[in-house]
Amino acid sequence: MKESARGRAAGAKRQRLMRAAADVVYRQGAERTTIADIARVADVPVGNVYYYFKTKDELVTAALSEHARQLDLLTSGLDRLPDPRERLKGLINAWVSQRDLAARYGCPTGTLAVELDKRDEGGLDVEAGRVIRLLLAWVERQFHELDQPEPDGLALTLVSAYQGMSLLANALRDPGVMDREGARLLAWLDSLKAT
Amino acid sequence: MKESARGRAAGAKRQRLMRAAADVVYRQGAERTTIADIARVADVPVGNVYYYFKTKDELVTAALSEHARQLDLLTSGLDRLPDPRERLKGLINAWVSQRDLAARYGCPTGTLAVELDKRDEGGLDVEAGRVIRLLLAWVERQFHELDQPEPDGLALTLVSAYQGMSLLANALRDPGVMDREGARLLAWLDSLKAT
DNA sequence: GTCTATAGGGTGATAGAC
DNA sequence: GTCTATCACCCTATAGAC
Repeated sequence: MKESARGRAAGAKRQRLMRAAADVVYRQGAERTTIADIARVADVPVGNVYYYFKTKDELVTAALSEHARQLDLLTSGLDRLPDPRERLKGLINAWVSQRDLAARYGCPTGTLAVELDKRDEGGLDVEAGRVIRLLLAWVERQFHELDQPEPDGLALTLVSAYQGMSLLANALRDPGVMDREGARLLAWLDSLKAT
Repeated sequence: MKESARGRAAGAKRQRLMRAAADVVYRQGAERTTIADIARVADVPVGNVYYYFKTKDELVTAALSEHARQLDLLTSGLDRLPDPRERLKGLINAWVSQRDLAARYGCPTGTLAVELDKRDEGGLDVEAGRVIRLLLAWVERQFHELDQPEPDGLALTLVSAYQGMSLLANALRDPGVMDREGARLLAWLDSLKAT
């Protein structure tokens, strides 16, 4: 039980570090975040971090998969709704409900992707793109079930709108942007004719 | 002539530093960019930079106003077109024509705003927001001239769409996103009924 | 497994010669 | 006004005690 814990539950400390990394990196950005910052929030001694993650980049990767996990949690819940259109509306409502966080820090995945895309080493940028692709794929599936033509194009438009409104809400420090654009997206969904 | 040069032309070296800052910060991000990086591109000795800019933050501010200048150049050109709708289409076409840069580095102002918004000191985040507000104001003016109801909401939607498509093109490393979403925006503009 | 101490490298900024 | 040399600091990562 002692040694199998690592593989299964990934260890309590390791998990605390992952969550702290996701949280602190989201608020401060990857570059400004130090190992010490994450260690403090996770309540783990600084030097001990390297027992669980060999490099800082591994911690950023961990933060990214933590966000992927959150996304999976959200979409799994929405999948219980019978109507694809209602699932998409649920997604939009979830975004709008995060308006205050978005106005202060933007979209967790989007802002991290922006930052990591400015590197040319390490390939962490690809990881960030992967999480966004997960979201795109789920959205596309809903449009497909709605028998919409070009579900991939519609998914691109919807996710793009989300990233845009998050960025503007953040840059203008105005949560109201999320409300206004969210409402517009809901109306847009309703305007798509059923088949 | 020797001493007045500083005030008028702002000095050749100072200008080279501003442009280098805008360029390097756009590609590497503000945090990863060192004074030495900028100095090298501007062809100015490292220690000499501090004669023109007392801190690194002042250089980032300079980069921001350089972007504001570029924006002003673009909109001033478009203002020569007689029809507001054509001006907006010109703006969108300008965005699409930058698709390869967008796919690699995103929108210059947007990505910088995302990064600076993760700070809580210095107030540089407000500066970044200001440049975006300039763009919003110009777009809103066009919708107003088109006698559209709620020109501010339409401006928010258009700029938001631009930021979103730039971010996705960047995260997916796919310039095609700019083409697809750009075409959609052009069609959307045409669908707005005249008055 | 856990933690402390510290090495090693790089960055922003300054002092002062020219 | 221009530039070189250098300081002081902070951060990642490691070595090794417990």
